[in-house]
Parts: sequence; C-alpha cells; structure tokens
Amino acid sequence: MENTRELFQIMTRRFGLLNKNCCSVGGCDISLAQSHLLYEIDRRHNPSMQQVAETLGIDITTFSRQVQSLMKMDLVKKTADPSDRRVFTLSLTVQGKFVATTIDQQMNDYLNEVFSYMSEFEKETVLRSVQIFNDAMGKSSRCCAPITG
Amino acid sequence: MENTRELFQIMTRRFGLLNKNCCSVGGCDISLAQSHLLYEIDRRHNPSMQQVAETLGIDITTFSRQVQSLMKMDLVKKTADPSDRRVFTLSLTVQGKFVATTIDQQMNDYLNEVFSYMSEFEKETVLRSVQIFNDAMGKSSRCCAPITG
DNA sequence: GTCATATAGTTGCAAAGTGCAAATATAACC
DNA sequence: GGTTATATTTGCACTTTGCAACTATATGAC
Repeated sequence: MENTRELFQIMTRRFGLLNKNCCSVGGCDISLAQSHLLYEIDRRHNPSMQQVAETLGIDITTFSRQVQSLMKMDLVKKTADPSDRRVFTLSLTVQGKFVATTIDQQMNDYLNEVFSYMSEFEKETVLRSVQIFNDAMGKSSRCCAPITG
Repeated sequence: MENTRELFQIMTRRFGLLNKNCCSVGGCDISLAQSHLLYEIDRRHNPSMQQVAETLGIDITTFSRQVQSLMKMDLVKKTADPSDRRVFTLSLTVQGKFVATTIDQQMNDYLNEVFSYMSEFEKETVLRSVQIFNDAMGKSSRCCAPITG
C-alpha cells in the first residue's frame, strides 16, 4: 500500500504542472503566481489585498508588487474602499476576466479529459472525495486551516 | 455544483501550503523547492539529474544549482555513473535521508489528522479516489502525462 | 579511426521574485 | 488629542530563474 502523502504529493505536483502549462492565453503570458492571483480575485467579490495575500500564503509586500505588475498588464484593477480608506479592493479588468476565464476553461478541459479515463461512477466518487477532503482540511486545527475557500 | 477545477485548485493550494510549512527539521530550514527535490530523490533509486528535473518540471540549469546548494548543506550526494560518464546519479546523505523522512512523517501526521474528521469509509474512498485520479492523469495524452510517478 | 551530431551537466548574465525593516496613511480606542 | 493598530507601499539586499553559451562524453555514419 502506498504512502498516503505520496498519493497527494504526486497529485498536487501534476496539477501544479498543469497550472503552469495553462499560463498562456492568446499573446498574453503570465507567471504561475500571477495565474493564482487572477484565480483568487476572480472567485471572490472585491477582496482586499490582505485577504487575497493571506489566502494564497504570500507575503503582503510581495503580493503588493505582484498586483502592481498585473495592473501594468491591465488585468487587475485596484479600487479604494470608501468605508476604510486604508483598504484597496481588487477586481479583474475585462481583459483580466477574459484571461482568468480562458485559463479556467483550459483547466476544466484537461480535467474532463482525465475523467474520460474513468467510469461515470468513479468520476462522481472522485469529485465527492475531493470535496470531503477539502471540508476535512478546513476543519483541521493545524497549519492550513485558516485559509478560506 | 462547484466547478471541477475549483475543487482541485483549492485542494492543491492547501496541500502546497502544508508542504511549505513542513520545511523545517530541527535546526535545518529548507525551501519548498528543496523539499520537493529531497522527496523525489528519496523515492527513486539513484535517479539522474535529468530525470529528477524533468519529473519536477524544473529547468535543468535551475535544478543543477539547487542540487549544488543541497550538496553544500550535506543533504544530497552526486555520484558519477560509471556506464555513462556524462551522467550523475543523485542520492541522499544520511542527514538528507533524515530530513526527508522527518518531513514525510510531518506530512503524514497532518494528513492523519485531516482523516480523523472523516469516517473510515470516507477515508478509504478518498484514498482510492486519489489513486484512481492519479492513474487517469497518467493515461492522459495532454500536458502532465509524461511525468513519471 | 574521425567527423558530425546528440546528450548530460555547468556557468555567465540579466531579469524577476522574495522578505524584512521602515515608511505612509488611515482608523479606532481611550 | 494622543497612543496604538491596521492596510499598503517602498528601499534594499538576497535568492531564484531561464536563456545562451560552454565543457565533456557518447553515438552513429562513413
């Protein structure tokens, strides 16, 4: 029987490689870190810088600069929060939304191909399992617990 | 119903954060990249530099330097392959083996805690699902297919 | 043999990414 | 009004990265 960590290590490595391979949209090449930013900004509703940085486990100063470069590429927008002027909320530009959506599409296409090698029952089981696992990770008191999502 | 990619994205993100948190063994702090190297060298039998770099999806020049720094830390050993003198095979030193084993232990401890939030049946299902998913990824013709393991 | 070509690995260099400490700006509490 | 806390940015030094070019060895054609 394989080691438990091994199973997850291999899976996440492969998924990470996939993520890396999906960083090219049209003429626009972005880094893996930038892809993660776009993903997280896309799935939330106007999150603050702090929130996203913490969720991704990135130092806030590094994050600040990553946002700057994505703004230069016109993929991300920063808006001052009127209720607390220390805070900036993040959102995607039209182009940023397009890039994020395209990446999401590519990833889902690939995942669908992977699922095509399983029976429908297996597919359902796998999806449910990942959900169960994510829920359990969320309950854990140890390192990764506070991360939302 | 949640997006398929979302499920995997969240899971791998959390697992990645866990990996990052498990990079400290005794007085020895290593980077996440170094942890991945140790892991992969540990689970293979005297792999060559090329093999490991390709498996991890790292540029060979970057990899070469990572190996150099792990050698300086006395965690990894490079041995000239007598049958092909262009090739160097990698292995862990006693201390490297200790670090890799300790990290593995920490990761498995954490995973066991996560599994404690599930029933035994759910746990079995999740483990089997990850195995099924890894097998299916291995069958895929797309990006991550050639990666061994 | 030896010449051309392929492969394994290293190094130079310039660019990008990183985190800590310190700064700015605003909020919140008393 | 003054102290303390929070959100974000910048300075700086260090590390990491990948491409191009290099060395060294192997392999195949002839």
